[in-house]
Formats: sequence, C-alpha cells, structure tokens
Amino acid sequence: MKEISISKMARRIPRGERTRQQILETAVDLASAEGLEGLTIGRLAQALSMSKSGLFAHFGSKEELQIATIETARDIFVREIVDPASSLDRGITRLQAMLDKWLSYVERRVFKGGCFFAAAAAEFDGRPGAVRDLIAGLSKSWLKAIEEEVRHAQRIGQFSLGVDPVQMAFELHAMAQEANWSYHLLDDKLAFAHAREGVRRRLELAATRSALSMIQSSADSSRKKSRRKRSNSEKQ
Amino acid sequence: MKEISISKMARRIPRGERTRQQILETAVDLASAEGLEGLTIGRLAQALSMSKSGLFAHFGSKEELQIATIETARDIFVREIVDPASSLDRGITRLQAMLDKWLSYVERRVFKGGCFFAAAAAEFDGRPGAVRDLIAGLSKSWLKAIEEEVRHAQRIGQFSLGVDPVQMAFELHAMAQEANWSYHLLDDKLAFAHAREGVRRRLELAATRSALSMIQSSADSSRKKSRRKRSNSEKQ
DNA sequence: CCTACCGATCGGTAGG
DNA sequence: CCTACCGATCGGTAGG
Repeated sequence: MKEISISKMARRIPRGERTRQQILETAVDLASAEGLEGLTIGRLAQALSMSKSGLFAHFGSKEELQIATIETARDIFVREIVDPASSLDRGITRLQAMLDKWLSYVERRVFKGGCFFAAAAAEFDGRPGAVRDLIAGLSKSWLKAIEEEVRHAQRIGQFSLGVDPVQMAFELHAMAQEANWSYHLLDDKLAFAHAREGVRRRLELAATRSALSMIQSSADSSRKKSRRKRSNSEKQ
Repeated sequence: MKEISISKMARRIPRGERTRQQILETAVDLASAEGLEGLTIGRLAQALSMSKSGLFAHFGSKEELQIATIETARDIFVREIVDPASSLDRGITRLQAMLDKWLSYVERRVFKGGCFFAAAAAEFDGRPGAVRDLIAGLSKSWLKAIEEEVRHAQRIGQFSLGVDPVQMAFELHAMAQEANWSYHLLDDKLAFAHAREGVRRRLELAATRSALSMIQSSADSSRKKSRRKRSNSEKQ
C-alpha cells in the first residue's frame, strides 16, 4: 500500500466512472427535492459546474439519467435499511427493525424531500414507461420483503396462524408511508411516534403469547434514538 | 320558466365565469394525470382549443391557476365524500362512511391519476409557497375531521375511553392513502379490500361492546358495490 | 469533457 | 378573447 499514491488509488475507479458517480449523487439530492422531472440536465450541470453536453455524454437520454438516479437511490435504501435489518434474527425482530429503520431514514432526512420512492411513485404512477416500471418493481419487492418476513414469523410460531401476511404487510407499510406524508406535508414531528405505536400494536395483535416479549415498545425506540444522539460509541 | 330562453338561462352565470369554470374542469383532469407543474398553460389551452393568452387572462399567474385548480378539486372532494357522509348519523356510522366513500372515490377514478390531493402533496411538500400551504391546509382539515369523528364516537360511548383519537385518525387515514398508492402504482385491485378490512378491524378494536354491531363488515361494503353495478335504481 | 448550436416549449406581456 | 411577441429554458446534437 505504501507505494501507491493517492492519485493512483483514485484511478482504481476509472475517471469516467467517478464523474458518473458524482453526477448521480447530486442527481439523487436534486430529484429528491424537485422530483424526477424537475431534475433537468441544465440544473444538474450547473450544480456540478460542468457543461450540459459534458454531463449528458454519460447518459443516452434523460430517461436513462432518471433510471440511473433511481438505481443510486436504491443503493442508498439498501445500505441504510435493508442491510442493517438483514443482520438481525429473522421473524419479529427483523420485521420490526425493517420498519424502524425505514422510519428512521425518513426522520434523519437521508433524502431531503422525504422517502425518495414515495415521491417518485406519486410522480410516475400515471406515466407508463421504464421509469414507472422500475419504481413499481422496487416498491413491490420491498413490500414483498415485509410480507415474507411476516410469513416467516408465522412459520416459526411468532405470529398466530390466523394472520394474513398480505393484509399485515399492507397495514405495516401504510404506517410508514403515512409518517412520511404527515412529517413532510404537515411538519408533524409526532408522525414517527404514531407510526411506531401503530406498528407495535399491529405486531402485538398478531403475536403468539410466547413471542409477545420480543416486541420492542415504541418508547424504547425513541429512547434508543436519544441515547444514540448523546453517545456515538453505541452500536445501535 | 317558459319565457326564459336557454341562452338567457346560461347568462345567469356571466359568460366569463362560465369559461373560467370550463377551464378549471379541464385543468383538474390534466393536473390529476400530469401533476400541478405538468399542468402548463400551453397544454391546457390546446386541450380547450383556445389561445394561451386568452386562457391566461382568467388568471394572474400560473400559481393562481394552480390554486384555482386545487379549489375546484376540493369542491369535487366535498361533493363526493364530505357531503354524503355528513348526511349520516354521527359517530361510527359517519366515520366508516367517510373512509368508505374516500376509498370508493379512488376506486371509481373520480380523478384519473388517483387521489388529487395525495398526488399534489407529494409534488409540493418540499416547495414552500401558497400552493403547498393550501394543499397542506385542506389535507389537515380532512385528517382533523376524521379525528373529530373518532372523538365524537368516544363521547357518545361507541369507542372506549382508552382510544387516542389522534393515533386512530393517523391509522385510518394511512389505510386509505396506502390503498391509493397500491392501486395506482402496483395495479393492486385488492388494495381497497385490504384497506376496508384494516379500517374495520381498527374500528372493532376501539368499539365498546354495545357499539360493535354498528360496524359494517368489509364484505358488506364489497357486496353493496356489486349490487350497485347490477342495478342503478338503488340510492347507494 | 468542451463550445456552439437546434427546434420546441415554458410563463408571461403588449396591444388590441 | 385574439395575434404576435419576449427571454429563458427544455432535451438533445454536431463536431471536436
């Protein structure tokens, strides 16, 4: 490592690819605040201090830029929510973490304009095409991941057999989307507390008696957050 | 009435005002499909076969056009949902009707692009200004109307005292918004059944024993719908 | 990655 | 309510 200069390190990623990544990082921020149509090539070029055509050379069309931007947002979503939850025990523990981390990602404003995918969904749900298909596909796979975790919890006896995983995923997903809506449109700071409380009650209702103790109280979730602010040494 | 010609009848509404209303009806449809920014003066003029400037003369700016369009959408929302529910008994009956009629208005595609306000909220929640303020104000007053109906049901003994009206309004509102999202993004035809089931269970959980019988089953809601399709003679 | 363009469309105005 | 415009910006291209 000693003989490799910093400039050579940077070259391990080709120059063109690095520029592309920088463009996409800025694009994700811009699209989250202004929408995927508001993400214009001119504004993006200006934000990056480069020419429109220089930027455009990295993408074949505006649609390809939009798709690459969505894929970058997906990578962030996976890193912030999917991966951390995947490291936990399957069943109720992981399910509650998926929802808690999703809420926390909205609360921490990972994207300026709230959940990137909720905004993109509302913008493109009526416009057929590759962009809409990608947003719908990603949204559906996240909803199905929640449903699958409910099903697993049921399989290992944490949820009772009467629980309908599709219905339950619908309701849990609804809580998080409502929190995103209420927080961003109404500046409702209590939105996350309400969503966590709604999730907790829904889990309690579905849990078998022996699994009840696995469900974290909503207050725990908040307290953990404040503690994390005070000390960075915790793992979370 | 006999001596008043049709042309004189029409004049009871000034000519300019009638044109304005025609513009706004088209504007609501266009905005519902393409968003409030996608609602451009040029496209709207073309859809109405009139000149841009002729149309623009009715509004001082694009923002005023957007605001007038939102107010027109609000009138439709009130006519389709608020008014019919208001004619019913207060408490659980009216509360369940508010949610059922809201779901039905999405299902019947009163606006092409789904709930007008959900789309407008996602588009403008990050853009400060009069448009955002109007959307937020209308959304909040609808949420508060649900909350107030929960509170009333509690006051007259239909809901138990342990119920938190804010929490409950959050969850009921979430069900309808999730149905709108799932139906339009994922083409999920079962979205409304899931939302109605979620609402019903939430109401059952909150109801006192004597009020339980007032809650309509989700199946009733669907059956009523199919009957309406077969025969138009029913009142609803 | 740049300069220098293209036609189309944007919100808005002048003047009638 | 119209024609005829305005400067700005859109997505995209030619040619280097």
